[in-house]
Amino acid sequence: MFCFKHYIYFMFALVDCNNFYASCERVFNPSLQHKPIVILSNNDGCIISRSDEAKELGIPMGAPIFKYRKLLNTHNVQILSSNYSLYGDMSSRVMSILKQFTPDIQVYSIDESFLKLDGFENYDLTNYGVIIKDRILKWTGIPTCVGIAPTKALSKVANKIARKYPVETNGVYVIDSEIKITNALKWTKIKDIWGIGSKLSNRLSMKGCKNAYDFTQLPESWVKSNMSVVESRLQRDLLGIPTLNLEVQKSKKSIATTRTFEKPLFDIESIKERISTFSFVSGEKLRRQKSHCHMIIILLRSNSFREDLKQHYATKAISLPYPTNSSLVLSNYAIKAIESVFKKGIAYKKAGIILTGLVPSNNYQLNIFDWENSNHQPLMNAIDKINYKFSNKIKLANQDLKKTWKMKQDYLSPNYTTNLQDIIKVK
DNA sequence: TCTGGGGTCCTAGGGCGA
DNA sequence: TCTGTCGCCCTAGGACCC
Repeated sequence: MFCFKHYIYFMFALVDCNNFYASCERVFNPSLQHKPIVILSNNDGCIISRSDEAKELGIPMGAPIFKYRKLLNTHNVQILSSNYSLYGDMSSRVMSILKQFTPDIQVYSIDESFLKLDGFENYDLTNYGVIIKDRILKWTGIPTCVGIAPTKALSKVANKIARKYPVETNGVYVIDSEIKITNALKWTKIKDIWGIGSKLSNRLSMKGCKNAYDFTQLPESWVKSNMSVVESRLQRDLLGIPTLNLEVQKSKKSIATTRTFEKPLFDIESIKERISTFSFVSGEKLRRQKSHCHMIIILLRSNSFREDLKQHYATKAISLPYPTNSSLVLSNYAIKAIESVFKKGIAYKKAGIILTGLVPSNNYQLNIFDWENSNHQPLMNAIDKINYKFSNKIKLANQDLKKTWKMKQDYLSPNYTTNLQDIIKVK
C-alpha cells in the first residue's frame, strides 16, 4: 500500500517544544533547572504541564492538585500558576525562528509546528533537524525535539521516538524507509496514536489491536464504517501515503470564553455579571479578527464532580437577527439566554459563551427588518482603543466595575518578556 | 474543600425546498 | 394538489487535540 515515490517530493517535520510551559519558566528562573516542576490550570485547579522530573514521580497530566499535594510536598516539587503572557510570547519567538527554515509552516499549537520540507531531496534531514533544534535552544532557551517523515502522522510518531530516546537520537529522528515505518508503527501503542483518544483506543484494543501497525492492517472499509473518515485518513497517513495536508492559517470558526468559578454561585445576578464580562471579552476577540457572528451559545453548569449535589447542565443557542460584533448586543442576548436556563437552588460552578457562525466584518448579509444601532461600531472601536492603551479601563454597565472576583493564581511568575516592570534586572 | 480552557472536525437527525 | 425522494443546511453532541 505504501509508495515511496512520495519521498521524492516532500517530507514533514514536526517540531515540538519539550514540556513547554515548564521550559519557559526555567528560561527566566534557572534555579528551576533539574527540579521537578508542575504548572497549574486557571484557578490553580489541575496540573497541566510537568517537567520530566515531575513525570518520573508519577504525577499524571490533568490531575487535580489537591489529590497530589502530599506527593508534591514530599518531593519538594516546584508549583507554578500558568502564565500565558509569558508562554504566548515565547511561543511566537520559537515560531518566528521556525519560519526561517521553510515558508510552508503550520503552527499547530502553542508549542508545536509542522514544517513541509519541499525540495530537500539532497539535504541530510537529520542534520537539518539538529540545526533547527540547536538554533531554537540557543536563541530562546527552549529545548525541542524534531520528527521527520513522509506524512504528518508519521512525523508525530518520529517526534515521539526522538523524545523517548534523546541520547540515541540527539532529539531528532527521521523515518525514511519502509522498515523504519513498520518498526515505528509496531513501537507505537494504540493509545499513543495521534487522533486516537481513549474511547477509540478501547474499541481498537477490543478488536485486538495492540499497536499502530495493527491499526493500519485493519480493512479500510471496516474503519470507515465502524469509525469514521477521520480514522480512515489517519490510517493512510500512518502507512506513509500523504493524506493530511499542511493547513494554512485561517480565521477562527468559533470563539469561546468559559471559566470555572473559584466558589460555587447560587444567585443569578453574579452569573449574569460573569456572562456579561465573557461577552465583552469575546466581542473583543471577534473584533480583533475582524469578524461578526450569527450565533451565541451560552453554557452553565454545576460541579459534575460533586455527585452529592443536585446537578444541572444547560446550553442554549441563540440565532441573532443580524450578524454583530458589538459587545453590547452580545451581552444582552447572552444574559437573556442565562435567564431562560437558570434554576434556583443549584450551585453553579462554570459558565461561558461560544460565538459561532463567524463571517468577515466587511462581507456579511444584512437583514431588512433588524439591524444594529449604527452607534455601536464607532463606540466599540473607541472602547478597544482605550482598553488597549490603558489596559481594560472601560467595561459594560452590567460588569462588576470593582471586579471583586479574581482568578486564583497563587504561584504566578513575573511576565518577564511582556511587562516592563517584570524585566529581569542585572546587578 | 479544592477537578482548565479553547479550539476543530465529524455524524446523526430533522426541516425544508426542488 | 398530493406524495415521495433527494440533497442541502442547521444543530446538538461527541471525540479528539494541546
